[in-house]
Formats: sequence, C-alpha cells, structure tokens
Amino acid sequence: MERILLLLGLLRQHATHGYELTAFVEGAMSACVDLKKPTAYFLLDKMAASGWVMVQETREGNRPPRKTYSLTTSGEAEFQRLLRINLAAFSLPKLSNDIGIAFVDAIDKAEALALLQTRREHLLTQMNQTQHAPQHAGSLQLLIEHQQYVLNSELAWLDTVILRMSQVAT
Amino acid sequence: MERILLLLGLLRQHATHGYELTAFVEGAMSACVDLKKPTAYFLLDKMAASGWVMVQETREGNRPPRKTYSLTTSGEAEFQRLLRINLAAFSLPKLSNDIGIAFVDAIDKAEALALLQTRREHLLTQMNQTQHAPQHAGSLQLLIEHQQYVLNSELAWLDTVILRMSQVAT
DNA sequence: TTTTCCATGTAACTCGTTACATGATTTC
DNA sequence: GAAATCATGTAACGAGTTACATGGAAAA
Repeated sequence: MERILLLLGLLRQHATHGYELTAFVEGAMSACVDLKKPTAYFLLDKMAASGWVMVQETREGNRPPRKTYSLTTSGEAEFQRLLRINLAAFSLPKLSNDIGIAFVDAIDKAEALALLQTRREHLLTQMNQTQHAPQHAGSLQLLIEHQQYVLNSELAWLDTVILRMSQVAT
Repeated sequence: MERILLLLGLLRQHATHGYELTAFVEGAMSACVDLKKPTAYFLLDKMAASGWVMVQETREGNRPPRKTYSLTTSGEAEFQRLLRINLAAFSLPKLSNDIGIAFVDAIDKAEALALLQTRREHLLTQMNQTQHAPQHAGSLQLLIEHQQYVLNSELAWLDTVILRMSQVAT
C-alpha cells in the first residue's frame, strides 16, 4: 500500500516509464525506500488494471519499447485517499533488528562489546550513504531527513548501551 | 530468523509449551515483538525437525495434551550462532510508514496538520501501552527500553515537522 | 569483444498472516 | 447455557524477493 502510494505520488509529479521509475527509486531513494524492479512492474500493471494510470507505448528507433504511465483522475483520487490514510496512521515495525539485544547477557561481555562495535560500524556506513544521497524537491526531502534523524538517534542509543555495558561488572 | 532466535532464547531460559510461549510473546512482549500463534507453532515444529529442540508430550487429566519444548545442545549452538549474527548486524527497515510525509505538500496545509495530529495521537497511545508493559528480567528489558526510546524520538521528530509546517506560508 | 545499459517481464519461492477446525474445561 | 480459556494445528492466501529470460545498443 505504501508502495502504491509512492508510485502514484511519483507519477503525479511527472509521467514516466517503469525503468526510469525503478532507476530513481533504487538510486536516489535507495537510502529510505525498498522497492525492487519486479515488484514495481507488477504494481504498475495492477495500477493500470485498476484504472489509476494510463499506459502509452512508445518506441524510439530500435530501442526496447517503453510503457509510459500517467495518472488518471481516479488515480489522483486514489492517491489523495491513500495519502490521508498514511499521514494519519502510525505504527512502528516490531521485531526490527534487536532481538539479539534481548539476549546479550547470554554471551561474554567482551565479545558482546566487540559485536556491538561491528554493529556500530554498519550504522556509520549507512549514515554515510544517507549523507551522500542527492537533494530532493519539496517534501520528498523530508524522507531523507527522517532517515538521517533515525540513524542519529539509533547511534545515540547504541552508544548508551555500549557505555552501560562496559561499566557493569562481568 | 529473528523469530527463531527469539524462540530459542526464550526456551533457553526455561522449557515450555507452545501455548505459554505465544501467550507470553503476544502478551508481555506485544509492544516490541510481532509473532502470531500459527507462525510460532510452525517454527517450533521446524526447530524440532532441525534437532534444536526436544519435544515431550504431557497430558494433565482430560486437558488437551501439551508439547513441551526444551533446548538441545545443537539448539544452544544455533542460538549462539544466530545471536552473534544478529548483534553484529544493523539494518533499518526502509519504507516504514512515512511515504505519506514525502507527499505532504500535495494537500492543503490545514488538513495536513490535522492528519499529523491524528498520527501524533496514535503515537501517544503506543507510548502509553509501552509504559504499561510489565518489567522483564535482564537484557530482555532492553527491548522495551529501546521501543520507548524510539517512540520518544519519533514523537520529537513529528513535532518538529508539525512546527515547521505550521510556520511556513501556505 | 566483452561488459554494461536499456526495458520489460515471468516463475518459483519464502515468509508470514488470516481464517478456520477441534474439543474439553472453567468461568460468568 | 453461553462465552472465554486451554492447546494445537491446517489451508488458503498475500506480498515481496530472487533468479532467470530476452534482445538490441552503447561503451570499455
């Protein structure tokens, strides 16, 4: 549902074909969005079948033909509907990645600290990637800002855990 | 994989049957973990087939028989393996719930602010539930603390977005 | 000349959920 | 007497991923 909203929102800004769409999502938005090519093509088909987008095939020379999608009136309506639902809702993804944290005390303190340092480096790598992400127009940029904000706060939390742990007796 | 780690970790603390396990997870841990009964039963079967747990059936009177699971040596080894992988890794769930944020500017400022207020209330409700969650032993408690920390930081972020938006011209 | 890019898809698979089935037993 | 609790599962479904297929064109 978020993915449909995303595709409708992007197509609303300007009509494009699937390849360009997925290239943009997997490129410039890869830091905060996960949408693979087959899923995108599948959803675009579905959206066309639902009448939310119009398809127009174009062929430039001998290149593989493009299917250019553009929002219909009912597509705009669906976008507005999904947008309202999404903005009003809030749900944290449970069971994210820290089940391990719940059982840290099952292993040696020194090794646990080393593992958490590795985790910390992965986090830093992701922060780095996010900072090198290209600038976006308007509220699209909020997505990236949020991602950066979350990574920052996760780093702060991890550091308090590491600190607490290194102070406690083995 | 996180779910297997969770089940192994809980069974390591003390052997139980599926019903009690799922009752605990869906009750005391419901704030930070999502694991439904059928999934749990399915995974317990799988874990037994993999030799990570031993099954012992007991029947009390005319009650439905219980299958009590207890960790084997290879189960403990698998737990240790998964724990190390999980602690060292880090990955944020992408496309969480704020695709809508990316398209806020597609709707009227006043309505957007109202929708975000609704979102804020959902957030507060979740914070409330988390604060009423029972205390856990040892590092299990860290899971809940993290959840509370994340909710707090999400609230702070949402408030900056609301503030920024209410200051900007329509 | 081999790799990468363009452009679209299909098929098989994994993982998890929802809804349902069963049947005795305690609680209201 | 009806509803909730105990205790385990099955079947159908949905959403998304990976791996693969195709085939020309541009770049290295």
